[in-house]
Amino acid sequence: MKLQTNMNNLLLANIQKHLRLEPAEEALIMSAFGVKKIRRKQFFVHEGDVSKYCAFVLSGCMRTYFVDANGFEHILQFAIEDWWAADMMSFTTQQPGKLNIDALEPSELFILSREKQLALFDECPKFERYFRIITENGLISQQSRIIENLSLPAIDRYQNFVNRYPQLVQRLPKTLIASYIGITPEFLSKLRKQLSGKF
Amino acid sequence: MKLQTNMNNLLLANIQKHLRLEPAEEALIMSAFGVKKIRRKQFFVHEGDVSKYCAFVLSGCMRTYFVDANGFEHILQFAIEDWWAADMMSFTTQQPGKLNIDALEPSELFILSREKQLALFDECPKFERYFRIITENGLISQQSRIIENLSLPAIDRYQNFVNRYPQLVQRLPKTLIASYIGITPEFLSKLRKQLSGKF
DNA sequence: CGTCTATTTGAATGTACTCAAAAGCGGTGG
DNA sequence: CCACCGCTTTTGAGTACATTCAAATAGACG
Repeated sequence: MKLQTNMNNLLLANIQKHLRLEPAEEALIMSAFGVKKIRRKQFFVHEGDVSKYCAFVLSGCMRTYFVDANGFEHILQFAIEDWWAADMMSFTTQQPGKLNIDALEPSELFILSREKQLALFDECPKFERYFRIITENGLISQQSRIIENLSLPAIDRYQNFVNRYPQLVQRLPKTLIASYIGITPEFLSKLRKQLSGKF
Repeated sequence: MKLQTNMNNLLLANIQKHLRLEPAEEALIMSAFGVKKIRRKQFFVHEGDVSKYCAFVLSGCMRTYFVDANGFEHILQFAIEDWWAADMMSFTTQQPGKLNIDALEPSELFILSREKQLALFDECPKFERYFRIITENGLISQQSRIIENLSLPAIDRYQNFVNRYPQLVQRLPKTLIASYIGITPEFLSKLRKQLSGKF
């Protein structure tokens, strides 16, 4: 099966937001990826396993989460089309991970093994640059999230989420958003009532 | 003033934990850095400013924090010797930042401008690889912190902090540790009492 | 229409915060 | 060596934010 190698290709388009690629580089990069279709509720990564692959989401929606000692799920990240999803710890160290990644909607992924990723870093410095940049951006957004969690009450965290990811608010059940911002679904419901009250 | 270029150099030693450098590369890298001494309580980065520099700590201890709307400080990171300190958002985007970085102890820094960093990425791919790797590691540790904040009560977060950074617990006032784990100093004091109670 | 899941409601509880004040601790000067 | 100052840590009472648990209600889908 031949992969797209032009600008219809969401991944190459994403990379070219950050730097310019030669056609040969595009082909080299794409040859390292595989395609994976995944049904709703299916797992891409299971806790305890070593994450052999990271994934770039072409369509659908994936969710990365942690299950705590009491069985509660805490969502670390949603990934819709044009986003990356991975258990970074397990993927970079190739140690067993603590995170789960599953599909909230039927999804289509470009997947890349750690092995091929490292080879590609050697063969194509621009690809390593791309990862340096998206990792920087990821770090920055995680830092904002830590700051928000430390400094804002739940109601403000919810409003920020709504402002930042309006698409997700429509698309996802509220209970998942509650899990992302770190509160119970019941409490989120109460907050939403408050908000609707003071139009 | 000539900089050290051998393994007595903490920065080069740090880089060589991740990859091997040629002598020429070592010299090239070191030539991009400046040295800065900073007194206790002095600022390295002020909120509202553009972070021209990031810093590698040679000695002392720096603290990166955010001041919220009510004037409370929330510590994002401590950086002792052999750690990096930066307002990543401001440094990478060269936009005004929201973070402050000051010295908790008199400190000595290697500083690197964004300009020289980007030039060095072009001239020396290994240096970009080094940053790709430490950024990956940074991202991973921020993710663990988010998960902890979402899933653990304050007392467990404190115990994890003590286990993970025993040096810092001795070295820093408890009130700063409270700020890092996201609680008030008064409440931390109560938790510590609990812990000492059940020897 | 019935079933499954998501959302809302309410009462009781717990975790962490606020504010005020006291106690401890380290350094400095007399 | 003691007294005092500034800063950190502790204590306690009252309060607020968020959770738990149980149950009712609403929505989506076959």
